[in-house]
Amino acid sequence: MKKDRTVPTLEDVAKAAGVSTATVSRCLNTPDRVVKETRKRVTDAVEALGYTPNFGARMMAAKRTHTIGAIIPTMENAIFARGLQAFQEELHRRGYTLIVASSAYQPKLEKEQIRTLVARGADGILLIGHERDPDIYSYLETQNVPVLVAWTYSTEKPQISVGFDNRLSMRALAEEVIRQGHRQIGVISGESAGNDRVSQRLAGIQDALNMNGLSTDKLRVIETSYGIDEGAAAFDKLMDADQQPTAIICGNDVLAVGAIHRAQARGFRVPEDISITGFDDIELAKLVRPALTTVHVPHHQMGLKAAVTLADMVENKGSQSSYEIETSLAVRDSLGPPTQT
Amino acid sequence: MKKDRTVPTLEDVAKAAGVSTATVSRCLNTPDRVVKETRKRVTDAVEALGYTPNFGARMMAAKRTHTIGAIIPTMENAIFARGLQAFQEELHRRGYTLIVASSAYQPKLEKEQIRTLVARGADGILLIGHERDPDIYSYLETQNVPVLVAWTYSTEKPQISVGFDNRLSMRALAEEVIRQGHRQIGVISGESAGNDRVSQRLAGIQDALNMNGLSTDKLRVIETSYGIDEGAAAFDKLMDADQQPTAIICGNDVLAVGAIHRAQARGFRVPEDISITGFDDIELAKLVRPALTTVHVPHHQMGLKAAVTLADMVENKGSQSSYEIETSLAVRDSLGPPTQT
DNA sequence: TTGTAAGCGTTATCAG
DNA sequence: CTGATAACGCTTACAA
Repeated sequence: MKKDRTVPTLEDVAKAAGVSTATVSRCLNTPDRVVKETRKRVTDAVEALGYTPNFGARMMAAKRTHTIGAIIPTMENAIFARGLQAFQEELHRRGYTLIVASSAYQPKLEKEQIRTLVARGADGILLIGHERDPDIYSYLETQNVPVLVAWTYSTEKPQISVGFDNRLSMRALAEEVIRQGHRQIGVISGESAGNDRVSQRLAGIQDALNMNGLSTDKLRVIETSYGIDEGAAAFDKLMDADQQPTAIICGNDVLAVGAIHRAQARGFRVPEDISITGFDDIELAKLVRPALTTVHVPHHQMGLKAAVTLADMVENKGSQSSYEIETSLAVRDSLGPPTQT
Repeated sequence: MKKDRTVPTLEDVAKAAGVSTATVSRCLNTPDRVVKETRKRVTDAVEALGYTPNFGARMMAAKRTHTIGAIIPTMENAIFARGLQAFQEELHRRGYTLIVASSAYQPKLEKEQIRTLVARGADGILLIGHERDPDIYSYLETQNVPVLVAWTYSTEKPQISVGFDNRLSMRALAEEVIRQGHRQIGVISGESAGNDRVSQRLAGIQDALNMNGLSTDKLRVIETSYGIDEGAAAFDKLMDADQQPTAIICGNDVLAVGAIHRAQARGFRVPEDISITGFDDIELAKLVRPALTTVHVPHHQMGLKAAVTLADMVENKGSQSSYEIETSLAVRDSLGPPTQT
């Protein structure tokens, strides 16, 4: 038989301290408005009973939760972990609690998660990338909860964003690949449908080709889902075609690592036989052999800035504006000039 | 000027549909108890108004939130990500929402996070490892929220656990190291203070030594915080001592990868000059060169089982019991016999 | 099958 | 500085 011990309430504390519930509430929220003596009585009672305020009740009465929600595509890898950590640290510093949910790259699930977080009273929401069902944005608007979009930057979208220009960043990398002499280029990309970051990176590669007077017809693009093994499988597809590329540009580091791994397993030397590049500069990029040439994204800075911006939005401190994070090329060993055949 | 648009409530929906609030509530919670016709009117109204139930109100009225909280030491790496993903998927299947918080390996922060999650109405809590301030457990008990401990297994603790025997698992690995002929063994460990998983792994190494009639005096242990760079630094300390080890057992894969990296940078061949082993078998372990010999932990299975167990605990389905996950040795290339000097 | 109404635990507005 | 008391939005007996 389980005793259904009941959790102490404000009223219990009030009774124990011999004051009204209002006074207890004040002690907890605006201690300066209560005389020191009573305050002690109350805090003692709180301690003795092990009282914790009921969040639901608080939420109803106060309309603020000091909670920020973030929905990320996946927790399974480091891409979002770094930035999110910084995001959460800064939020914590400002008195907010971060609640994280993952959408597993499924728009439908994301929508569901957003509703969940809003229902839970998130004061603000962090989303990755702009592209999603417009209903979501109008829903958020009617619910009056501010959204910040991160991991991408755009001044053309109505939402405020803190992130980097995926297109330009990838263009810079692709230009370097071309500069080194590659003309047959393969691409291993994430799935572009419903993912603006992916499609922008793709567009960046085409920009680089166009700017160098190269036809984009030569470009072979494999879209695949996220993962080491997927990168490996895509590598096979690319190399087993009639026209083998001399360089493979990957949409992110994880795909690139998968490709490198498979390349070496099949006896290709990287970069002598085939150059491979990544995007994101996760920790893994430096560890892999050869070290990965990739686009460095300052995740920590992005997370920090996102936290500051979103907190300000929640607190209504004037109107915030989008902020661009600068990426840079991390030139390492996995990219080299093509060898003559 | 911001229009303070107000969020629709149950009552608004009821009015719009021409029914009572009770009926709307029923439509949402027990649809079968409402006639099809009315149900349609209601759902239409819900749709039209973009209504979302207020979680706080729901929480107060129903005393159940269908929320499970999990507090993990860090989101920054794959160790917990895999298991957590499985945990969340299974939970979702059963109608629960997972809320994740990270403690950054700080007991104080963990305590805070636990209180936060409980206050938010978590129906159950997942914690990593047993060891923590006993106050926490008594708090959880008075609050009547069930706890499940994961990533470790013990029948001696009062809490129910789903995980593996860290001590035996590490012992098995250490025995293999000894079997291959190593007598000078170094250890790079996480910080054991307040972390039972770490200290159990350490104990496992000593067990192996003892069982083979080897003195534990020879064992040099470096404790360090979590990270690639920390693993590298610890490697230096170990190798710069007077007695160089021929094998280094690391408390986890991340430290091991850091050590391997540094070893190679300093010109050591792995495993010819120095053997290095890990623990966890994260994805990285297979990718690193040489591939890491490590303890394989079936994270997915653990997460799944943890979800099932905790959900049952919450739902009071009889008394659950602890469950042991079996680990196995992943013998790869980073461990080899010592070469004669 | 549906409606009425009594809580649920806080905060906030008024008086005192 | 402190005490009543009215919200807050929902669920759930209980009635009809």
